Amino acid sequence: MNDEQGSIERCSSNVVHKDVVDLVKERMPEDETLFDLAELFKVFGDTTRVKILFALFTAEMCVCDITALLGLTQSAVSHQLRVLKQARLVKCRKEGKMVYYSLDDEHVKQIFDQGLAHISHK
Amino acid sequence: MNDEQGSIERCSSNVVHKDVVDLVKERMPEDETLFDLAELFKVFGDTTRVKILFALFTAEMCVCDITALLGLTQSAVSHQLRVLKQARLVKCRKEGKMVYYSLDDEHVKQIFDQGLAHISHK
DNA sequence: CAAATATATGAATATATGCTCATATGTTAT
DNA sequence: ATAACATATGAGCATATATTCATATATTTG
Repeated sequence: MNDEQGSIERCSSNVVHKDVVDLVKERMPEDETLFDLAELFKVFGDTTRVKILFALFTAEMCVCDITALLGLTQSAVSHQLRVLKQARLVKCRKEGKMVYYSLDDEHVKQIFDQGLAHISHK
Repeated sequence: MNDEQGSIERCSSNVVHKDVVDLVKERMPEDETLFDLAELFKVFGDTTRVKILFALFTAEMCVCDITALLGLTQSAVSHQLRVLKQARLVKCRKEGKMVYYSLDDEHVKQIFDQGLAHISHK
C-alpha cells in the first residue's frame, strides 16, 4: 500500500519483496506442468527403476533377464516396468512368451548424465 | 553350460540371454552411484520442491517470500528447503532475521529442461 | 530486558509407494 | 487338451514422506 523502494517489513504469509514475488510468479510454468515434471522425476527417484533404465542404455532386455540382473522378484520387476512404461520411458515388444523392453526416450540419458555430474561432487 | 549361440530357454530367475546380462552388468555403475542418483531424483520428485527450484531460477528469495508464493505453511517451506539444501541444490545466506535462498547447482536447469522436453509429449 | 518477527525443528498424522504373495493371462510344446 | 513357462496384476503390508502443529532459536526494536 505504501513503501515503494525498499520494502523490508512484514512477513507471516505477507510478502516482503513484492516485486520479486511478482516477477517469479510471472515466470513460473503452469501448475500442471510443474506437477507433471515432479511426477516424471518421481519415476527416476527409485533405485530399481534407475537400474532398469541404466541396463536398457546398453541393451534391450526381456523381463527374465532384468529379473536375474537385479536379483529381485519377477513380480517386482514387472510392476516397475509398468511404471516406466506409463511414464513413456520404456517400450516393449512381444516375441513368443517373452517381452523385450527397451528405452523409449532420448532425454533420459542426458538427464542421468547431468544427475551424475551433480553427484560426483560439485 | 552349453548352447553357445542362441540361448532361448529357461527363465525363473535363470538368465535367458547370458551374454546380454553379462555385458549390461559390466557397464552398470556402482550400486552406490545408482542409489545416490535415485536419491537426487527423489528430491526433484515433489511439486513443492520443483516449484521452489523454479522460483530460484528467477531470483534469490527469502523464506517468507517463498511461503507467500507457494501458499503453504512457513514450516512446510522450511522443511523442504532443508531437503534441497542437504542435496546441495540450494544455498542460503543470512541477512538479519531473514534467510535468503538461491540455487547452488548448474545442472538443475538442464535437468529440468530435459524433463520438460520429455513431458511436452515425445 | 521484553516484544515482535523470521526461520528452524521435532512429533504426529495421513498418504504414497515398493515389495511380496497369490493368481491370472497368454504362449509354446507335447 | 494339458503341462510348462514368461509375464502381468490385484491385494496386503511395511516403510517412506509431505504437511501441520507446537515450539525453539535467533535477530531486531522499543
